[in-house]
Amino acid sequence: MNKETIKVACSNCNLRELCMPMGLSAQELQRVDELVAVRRSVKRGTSLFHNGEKFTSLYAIRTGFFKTSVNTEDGRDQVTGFQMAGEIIGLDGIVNEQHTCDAIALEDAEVCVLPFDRIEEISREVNSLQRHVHKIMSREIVREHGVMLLLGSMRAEERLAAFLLNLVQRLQARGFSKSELILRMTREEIGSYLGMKLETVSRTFSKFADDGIVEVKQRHIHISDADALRRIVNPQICQ
Amino acid sequence: MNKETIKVACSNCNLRELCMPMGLSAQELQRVDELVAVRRSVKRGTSLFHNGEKFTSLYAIRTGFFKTSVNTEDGRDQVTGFQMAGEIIGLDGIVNEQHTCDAIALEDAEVCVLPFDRIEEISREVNSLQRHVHKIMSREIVREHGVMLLLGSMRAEERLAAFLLNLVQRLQARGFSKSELILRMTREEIGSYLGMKLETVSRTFSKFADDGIVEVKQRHIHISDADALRRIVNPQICQ
DNA sequence: GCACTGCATTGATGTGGATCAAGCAACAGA
DNA sequence: TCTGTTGCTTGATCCACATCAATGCAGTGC
Repeated sequence: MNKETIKVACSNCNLRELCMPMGLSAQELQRVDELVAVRRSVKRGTSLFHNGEKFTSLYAIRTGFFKTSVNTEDGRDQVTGFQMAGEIIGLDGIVNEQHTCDAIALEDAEVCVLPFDRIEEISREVNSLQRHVHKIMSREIVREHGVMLLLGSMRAEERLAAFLLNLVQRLQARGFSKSELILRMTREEIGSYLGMKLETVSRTFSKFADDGIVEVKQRHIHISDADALRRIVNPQICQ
Repeated sequence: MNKETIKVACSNCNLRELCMPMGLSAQELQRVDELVAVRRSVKRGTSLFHNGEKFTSLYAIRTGFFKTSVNTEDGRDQVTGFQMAGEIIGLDGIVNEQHTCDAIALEDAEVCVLPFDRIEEISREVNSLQRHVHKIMSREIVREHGVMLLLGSMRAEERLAAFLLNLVQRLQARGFSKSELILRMTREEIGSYLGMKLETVSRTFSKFADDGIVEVKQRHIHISDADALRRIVNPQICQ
């Protein structure tokens, strides 16, 4: 809950191309710089926001890694996503002006706080920001369609393969290796996201390792055969 | 694909309170009336839009009932939602300017076509419309969180119970009975949405009927004991 | 060094729902 | 009225994954 008050600007942020629209004029960029109120650092294991909390802002992740999860009154828990640098979280809170899920940092993290009324105000003036906000929300809807497909119609191996491919693809877009990754979440959290038990996650990792598709050392994953993963997800297409 | 060119106005539409923001001034209402380009009627079994089609507009359902579904190249298919009068569909298309799912009418339907650039233009001027658009998208994100919870952590009976409760609740909000409903979709479509096979859907209906919770005659459903359904969804809470 | 804790792996066994298969009800068209 | 078609129900069997349980291993604090 540590709030820092470093005043910062998007205009010279190296993650700008992930968070912000492209091709802004100097004048527009100046307006957009007013979006970020402050930065806030979130320690590993603590929450950025939680279910029931009043919604005021969206958050752009600068560093670190989050999970979001919904939980029912009767103790069920479902991880709805894992978010990394450059991604926006908090969209769930807009509709009822309060958050409906928890966002927990899986490693020490830093976020830019974007007060939502300021987003609305500036996006009335800067058309490309308006369009950008709409796209971010639409992208989240489409992502969730993909998760529904995964949960509704894939088997355990397909789910884990799709999960790994999605993770490395996003990491690669951020300049990391396309074959090497460190999982920031536990087997149980992966299982919750993928609708399977932690034992099944572990067994499936072991199966992939036996088949020479990945090397697994705890949370260190090396993907030796990405095509094999693609074939698992898409049996027909990739022969 | 029958396009009609009846010019219509939101201001005297009886579904306004479902589609549109509340508390508009006369002047704002006039602006909002410009949102609807035309109405379009969609015959049962035909598509309003389909995967890959260029995105231009959102659609407000006036009458009828739709399903949306995503499909992979290798023939998998997942129903992502069922939509009824007053609901907005097409949000998936914004991010890449093309639709990523199919919308199929499950009965003869009529929709209002809302060109998206016009939505953006008017929502720059009418703040409550801007806020409304954001809320609609956020609501869809939250709904999908609920579906993920259902698909990831509920068992067959819980899924069907949650599905029925959700349907009647939405129908009731539209002035229909809270205990009587006619399903517009097949067992297979319900199964696809809920991540189970049509036989399991059928068996679960039969189980509910045996337990005296519902009466089932094909697609005619009478809910005799809604509390029992709630207990099934929420074992802990409802004793 | 050792004890403790949290996470991961692996084996044995159980089960919810899938699959396979048959028959039946509703409906549209001739 | 008959007849083909589509969707629904129900039974028998199977299997993917859950569950239960034990062990291992890395990190942390004493």
